[in-house]
Amino acid sequence: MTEAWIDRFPNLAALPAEDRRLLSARAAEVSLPAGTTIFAPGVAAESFLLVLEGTVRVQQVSPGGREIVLYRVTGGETCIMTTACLLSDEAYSAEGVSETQVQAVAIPKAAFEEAIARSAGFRRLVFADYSQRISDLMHVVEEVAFERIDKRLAQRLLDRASPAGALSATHQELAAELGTAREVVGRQLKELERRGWVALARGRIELKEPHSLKSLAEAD
Amino acid sequence: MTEAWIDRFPNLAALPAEDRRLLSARAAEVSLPAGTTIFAPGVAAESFLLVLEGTVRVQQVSPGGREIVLYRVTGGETCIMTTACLLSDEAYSAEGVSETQVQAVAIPKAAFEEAIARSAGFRRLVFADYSQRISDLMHVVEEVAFERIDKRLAQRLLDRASPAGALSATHQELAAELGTAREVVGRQLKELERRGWVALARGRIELKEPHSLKSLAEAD
DNA sequence: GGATGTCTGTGACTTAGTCACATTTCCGTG
DNA sequence: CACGGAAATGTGACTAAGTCACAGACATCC
Repeated sequence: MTEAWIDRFPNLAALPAEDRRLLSARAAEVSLPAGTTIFAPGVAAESFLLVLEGTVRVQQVSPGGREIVLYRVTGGETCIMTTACLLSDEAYSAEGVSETQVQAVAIPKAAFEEAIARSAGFRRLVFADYSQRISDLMHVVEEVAFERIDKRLAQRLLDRASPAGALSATHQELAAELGTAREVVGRQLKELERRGWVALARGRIELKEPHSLKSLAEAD
Repeated sequence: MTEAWIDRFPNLAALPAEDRRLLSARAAEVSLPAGTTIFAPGVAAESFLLVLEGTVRVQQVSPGGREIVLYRVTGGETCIMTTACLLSDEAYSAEGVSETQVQAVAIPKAAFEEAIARSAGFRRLVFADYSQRISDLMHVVEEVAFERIDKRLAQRLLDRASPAGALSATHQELAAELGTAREVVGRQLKELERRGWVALARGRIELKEPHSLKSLAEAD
């Protein structure tokens, strides 16, 4: 394949030509439809994955069927769950699902290890991603342990809304984002609607007063 | 300093003599008293830290003053928070405190990066630790989001009890472990005492029926 | 237009967290 | 030994969040 994708990543674009060749020579570009399960508990990954386009949602599923979104991997980021599976034999209880069509670059384990060994820039890329994910996970812990559900919901609504100020999501989906129950999301949304801050329709939410939501989301 | 500490870590003991010399030549053994704050938000680390003896508690503190323990670093493990600070410039909101006297090896940033570049064994050590911590953090998320507080408390009591089946801890300390409030811990402990599963004294808890606690901790 | 599946609404209830104090226990000092 | 203060624990009343068991409401596909 070509080296074109390398230029999309600042850390990689700066690599010496030799390292860039090493990577591109053995990488395979893959395309996944939306809704594909990319990894799941019990299924070991066999390639390092670099997302070019689209987003992958990484979430945890409880025995009781509840879910919580841990973080999302978007263009230019790597999937550390697969990385971690490659580097240690740690088995994770999270699963990764493509939310959109995803274009990604898969690098086989051997080439990945060689790149790690030889390229400082590649190491930076991988380590930066690990750090980012640890930061993401700590943020989730902080939210779940310490923040009120109305505040968290307001934050998600703002995060996930289109520029026009609306989003398509069911209460169930929002509950899975936050790691709570559908009924709780329903009641919180209704309270927001009562205040005139949102307008609700089946599978759709319009933000009427984003600045009010923002101040709720940023309250102490 | 000598290379003696290297033998304590399987991944390092297996290194070629050359790599071992690289590490030991530039490492400094440090000793920290119990209760030392090793890192905290806003304080950047300047050395890679490898714990030889003792434990470091890594916890998150909420604006409202509540705390939750994320994980502990014990002998043979590295402190990825300092690692992450060295490798990317991510600032974390967690803090690390020595729970006991801690013997550790500090490796300056430059030597650390050289070791990462040159030694596959050292890379394995560092990556394995990252993976372990991500696994720890995901476990915390799972517990906080999905598990009942009585179950989590029972688990902690078992984890932290001495072989003789007792532990020294205040309700406040246990609450900080779990990320909940002192009163909640007090009430839960009293319920356990009512059932005859524990005996309570000021700053001390004896486990009277560890198998009952265990079945509570392992309940669905 | 009815059947079907998804989505949403609701009330009653349990569990967890908050707040504002009251008590108890420990321990050093006069 | 009595006293005083700090730390630890106890308590009740309240609010927030999650659970359970349903009942409707809406979409769409024959």
